[in-house]
Amino acid sequence: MKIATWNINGVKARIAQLEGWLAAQRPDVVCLQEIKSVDEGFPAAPIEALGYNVAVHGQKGFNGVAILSLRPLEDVRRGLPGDPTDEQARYIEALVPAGDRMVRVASIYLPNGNPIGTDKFAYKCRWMDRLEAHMSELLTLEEPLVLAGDYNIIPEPADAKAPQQWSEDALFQPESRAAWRRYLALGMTDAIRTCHPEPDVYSFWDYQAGAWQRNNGIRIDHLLLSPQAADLLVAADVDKGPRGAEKPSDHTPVWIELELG
DNA sequence: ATGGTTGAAACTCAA
Repeated sequence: MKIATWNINGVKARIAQLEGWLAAQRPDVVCLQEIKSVDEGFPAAPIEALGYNVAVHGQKGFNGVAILSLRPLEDVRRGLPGDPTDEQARYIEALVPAGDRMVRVASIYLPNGNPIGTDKFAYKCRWMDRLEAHMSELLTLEEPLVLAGDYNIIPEPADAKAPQQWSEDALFQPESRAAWRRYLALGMTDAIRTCHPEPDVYSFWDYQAGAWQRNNGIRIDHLLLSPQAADLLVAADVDKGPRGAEKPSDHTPVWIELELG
């Protein structure tokens, strides 16, 4: 079973690339972030025509997440628990049947948090705490669980071509990196790093200053696995193809393969 | 040296 995550940076601007990529790769489940669309504006028809079920948690103008699945989506939950006043669409979760088992999948768009020292960074910190609390809850279920998305966290210096460039950035602050370590301490596995200990594994390249051409990337799109999911992990990788295409998102898909019917 | 780009929406913000 192949599960992918892709910050698509506007689903309406990227629908042709998304269709082509779905048709070529046929992932069982796809977690999208930054769809920048309300639910009614999401281009579900061409995606459903490829055999995918669609669950959307959208918002006008920015943010927005979705899950696409070749299998049914059950028990869909929209919004990260822990703050009923939070209006930003950054979390959607669903149960997906996999043979005689189930896997729970979430599409996560963790706040960017820039610039540091503002309420945006404070919001990021609160959101990271809420995610940890929800992760703790989900882990008590002791089921295969995949929390996939744009975490807006550079976990280690090795996850950036030029880490010094990010020293004042919210993505590489001690608070962000500490939250990441807490997620791992709860028992979650970083799927990409587990399969790829080598340097220069990135998922995002800025549009500006020729970042893609210089491979000046960062690794911020992650799939965190519960122990029950990690036991099923057979492969994980970054698909750099879409980032090199015409009119790309600034992120490229990352994916895992689980040994699941 | 403080540039450079993109999407959504609207006379600018978020990334």
